[in-house]
Amino acid sequence: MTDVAARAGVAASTVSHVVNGTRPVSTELRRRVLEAIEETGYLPNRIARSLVTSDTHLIGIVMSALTNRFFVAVVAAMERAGRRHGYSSVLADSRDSVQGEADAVNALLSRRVDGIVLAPVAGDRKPVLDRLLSEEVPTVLIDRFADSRFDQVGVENIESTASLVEHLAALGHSRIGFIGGLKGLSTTEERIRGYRLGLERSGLGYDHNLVASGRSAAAPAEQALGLLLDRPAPPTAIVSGNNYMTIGVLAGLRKRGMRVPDDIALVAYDDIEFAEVFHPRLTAIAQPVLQIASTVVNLLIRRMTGKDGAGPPQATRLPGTFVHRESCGCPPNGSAPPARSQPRRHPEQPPRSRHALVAEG
Amino acid sequence: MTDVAARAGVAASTVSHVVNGTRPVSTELRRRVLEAIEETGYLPNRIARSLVTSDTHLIGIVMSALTNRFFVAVVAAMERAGRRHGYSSVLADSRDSVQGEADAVNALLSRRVDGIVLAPVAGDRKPVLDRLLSEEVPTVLIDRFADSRFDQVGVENIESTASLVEHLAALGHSRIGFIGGLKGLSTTEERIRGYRLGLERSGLGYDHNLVASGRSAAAPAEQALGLLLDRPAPPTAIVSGNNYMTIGVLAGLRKRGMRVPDDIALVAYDDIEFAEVFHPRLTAIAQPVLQIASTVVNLLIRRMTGKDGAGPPQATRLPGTFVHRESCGCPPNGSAPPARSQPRRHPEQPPRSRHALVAEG
DNA sequence: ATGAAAGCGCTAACAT
DNA sequence: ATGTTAGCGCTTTCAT
Repeated sequence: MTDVAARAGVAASTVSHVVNGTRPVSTELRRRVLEAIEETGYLPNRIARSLVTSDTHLIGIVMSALTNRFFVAVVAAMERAGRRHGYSSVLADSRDSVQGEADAVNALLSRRVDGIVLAPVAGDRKPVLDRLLSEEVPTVLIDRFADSRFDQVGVENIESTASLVEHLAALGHSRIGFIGGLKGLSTTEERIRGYRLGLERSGLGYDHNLVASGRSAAAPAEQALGLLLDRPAPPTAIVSGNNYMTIGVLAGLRKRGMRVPDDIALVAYDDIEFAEVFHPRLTAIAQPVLQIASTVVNLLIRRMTGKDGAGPPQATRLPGTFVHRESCGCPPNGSAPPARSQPRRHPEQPPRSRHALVAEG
Repeated sequence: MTDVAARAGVAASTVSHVVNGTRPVSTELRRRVLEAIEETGYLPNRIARSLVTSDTHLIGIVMSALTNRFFVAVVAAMERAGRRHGYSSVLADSRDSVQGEADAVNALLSRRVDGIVLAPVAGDRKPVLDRLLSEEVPTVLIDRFADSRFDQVGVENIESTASLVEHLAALGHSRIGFIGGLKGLSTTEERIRGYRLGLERSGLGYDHNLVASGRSAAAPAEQALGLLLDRPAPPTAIVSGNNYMTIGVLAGLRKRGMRVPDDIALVAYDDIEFAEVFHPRLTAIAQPVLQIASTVVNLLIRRMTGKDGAGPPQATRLPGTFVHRESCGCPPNGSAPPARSQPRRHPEQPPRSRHALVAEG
């Protein structure tokens, strides 16, 4: 920058002002400065800038597992939304442990990120959250609702899970099994509540023999499925609690030679990227990934810039979409499922591409 | 930091030295400093640190599409590998355009990242690459080989694609179709060369009527498939050039009511996360994601730290893994495919989990 | 409209 | 073994 100033024959502060447009500069000087910048290939040093302005235009993203499609989609969407506003994204994997989460947060804090997006791990997250609060760095919690002192954004779980159950019940199923997620996650608990709600609304009783924990992962879900199927009165339909568990369920059913939906019906929470090519195609609740991402980023930016800023923390639950296909037992172009609180759409009217199926591998 | 120094009754430089262990400090003073740090909850400001040391311990990652499973897996693995060495990762999506790539690189440069990992877009990347070179920031190119002035890491494409073709040929197929990727990507070109090599080795001639471009995405791949199937002499087996195109092929086959592998055999480049639950399960080349990631990070760190540093740029091509399942037409526990240059393994001996199927959605 | 100078929070000589 | 001091490359008063 000193170099540029010298070449243009102006003071450093003038260079700064033409770069940032922070005060009027005569056309002549501006021209000379711009020229000098061009010649030298000068690129402002944001580190130095940050030191004085004490903002970094950095958003820290702490996720438990970047291998998870849902989180990845959210990260990708946030990165884009953020960059439109001049923010870059720093990634930190919490490795699904309380310690890893604390490390990740500290790393971000010491880099002085302007804001943090955090998908809290299961476990005692109080210390980290307290820390975040005392450091006063704007933070929004994503996916899992963990602490009402923070802004939180996630999918609406109860009604949508209920709608899955009600759909199966309307199809005549009375023994509907449920494969739930990891204990201690709000998503898990809410989806179970949705399951019970759906049963209730359908006039069906709750039977704990029809519920097992798939611990949010494929392999345990496969085991959980085995448990349910080996009951004296096994379920005739299954509700899977998330994308990975659906994989486990599918694998388990295949090994047992059971066909969906002839031998057993299957519906799931989370749409799967490849759901369209499964045979039969999966009836599922799709999460509003893009909306979650943009809600998070907008909220965060409001908090960071202080504009409209304060206000009490808010929890936003975005509705999922009931994607009606055939794994529930309905015919390929069958009638719409029994209407209820969920917005419905049939895949024949192509989805506003939730997954951009593009590019190279 | 001044606060900490005051509380501990020492000079700021002493605080710095206990924090960084950069010079011996008496146990007494160290104790007092540590105590003061504890009391104040002091967190070193890496921004200020970076300004003087002129390193940020930041790695910039420029990817064309974070929605792509393969890239995501690599990013996740790099993030972990990097953080083990004290580096954080800044993400930048090039939005698959030359302009987007340039913007992304500039953003990273202006943040003074210590190194960059770049998956070059298709198109004229020369300007960006020249820029990178002149800025002298250590850079490694990933996946697509674009410029030999840089370190490059990717999968070996030719031999592995050839092995796919040879396998089909050995099964008796003589009309083997190929759905290729986007023009201008080295992966696309190499896989086509592999296809031709496989044909040649199998004593089969090249017929351009059996080759079509799926432009690296699902929808165009589905069209490309249609093209091939409508030929007077359609292929009896298909080789798909990447994961997304496989989705398109699968979708296309389903719409035509063609069954794999009875009506047509299918093998693919890129293993798919859910390949195990497809019916039939997909025979594919799996990319060595973890190895690619750790190779990239190690290389980058060597260049950044200057240790062992200089040396000419090197191109590393890591071998893929032939994952033999049933979509090729082999029986579920069939014999191994005809051996050739590729390492083989049968899924029955469980893979060193390429995809951690864990966590929550 | 422009320049001079102070200072952001650190590290690294340079002293002692 | 510890303290003092001079910057790192910017932004931002405060003068002019």
